[in-house]
Amino acid sequence: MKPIIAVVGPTASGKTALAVALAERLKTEIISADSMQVYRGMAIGTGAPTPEEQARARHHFVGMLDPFEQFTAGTFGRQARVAAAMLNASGKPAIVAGGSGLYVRAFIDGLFPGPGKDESIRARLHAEAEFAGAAALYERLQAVDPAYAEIILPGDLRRIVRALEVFEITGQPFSKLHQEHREAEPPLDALLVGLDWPRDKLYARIDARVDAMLEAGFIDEVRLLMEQGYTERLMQLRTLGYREFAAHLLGRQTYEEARAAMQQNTRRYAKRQLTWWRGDSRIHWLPQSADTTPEQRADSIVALAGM
RNA sequence: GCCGAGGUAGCUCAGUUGGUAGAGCACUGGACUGAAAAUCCGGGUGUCGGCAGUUCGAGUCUGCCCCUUGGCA
Repeated sequence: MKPIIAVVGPTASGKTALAVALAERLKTEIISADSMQVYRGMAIGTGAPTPEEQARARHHFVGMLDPFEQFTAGTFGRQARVAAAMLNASGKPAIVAGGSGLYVRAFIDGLFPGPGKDESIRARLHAEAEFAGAAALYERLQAVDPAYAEIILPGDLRRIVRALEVFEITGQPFSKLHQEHREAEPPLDALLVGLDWPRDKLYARIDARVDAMLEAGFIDEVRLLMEQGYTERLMQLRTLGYREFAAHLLGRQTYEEARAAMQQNTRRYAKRQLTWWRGDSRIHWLPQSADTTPEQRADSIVALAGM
């Protein structure tokens, strides 16, 4: 029996409903690996588990932070491992469900024990990039960590800054720390299950889910966040849906434009999620269709896990 | 009905003096270890409305037809 069952898949693939059904069967709790559902006041637009779903199974890492607070994959990975260990200690498996690939990886594989982010270093490096161009920073990365420079692309400023930040703090190349961690620390023992929909069915589910969010009062949710002063935060996060409807509420686009953009950007996000997981050979992909229920899916996974 | 404008990629359009077509968006493939619903990179997918004519060669010139659209009736 596996101590961890991780349910992954693109947005709108039914991870939450499946996780709840699984948790009920196994009498355990759910660890949400979702970088946006951790925030309060964003339940509708992030498709967070409903109060009813949370009553059926306890969810960790949902609605626990103010949108102004910073959260990172590293923090999540550490805290989630603690939560899973506590469940395992009382004889329960941990159900992990989430769409944030990096969060799932931080949990299962762990991140190297290097430094977290340093806002002042990042601000300085971004200012440098503004002044001298991203290419100048990329050249510096080539000098201090040629192996990593080879992996990322010269235009990927975010990763260039991160790697230089790690080098400044530790004096070690990013790729070396990464490599050492992989060799030193094995991944957690987990059953990885992927929800696999035909592309057209998945896109139809995404479009329908956006409309369901709008009917559930998504615009009011965005308006309330803006009234509370989170406008820039929402725009800075560029969070799916919130960005589009914040722009709508600011008069920059019509309702229909915002709705269409939210659906399109969500479809693109789903595509990126699929790319992330397609390369992971540990995942058992379960073909999905509309005529199976979350309960039936949960039963087949319980069987797969040998529990 | 008459006059004008236009039919080229899924959409909006570009296309010199005739040399079998290309931009943006859409779509799609990929990368990715502390901002990750973020960030970055690659890929042109086509009866050029139809049929004939001129020509070595037609998206391009000519004729007829079909369709869309604006104006006048």
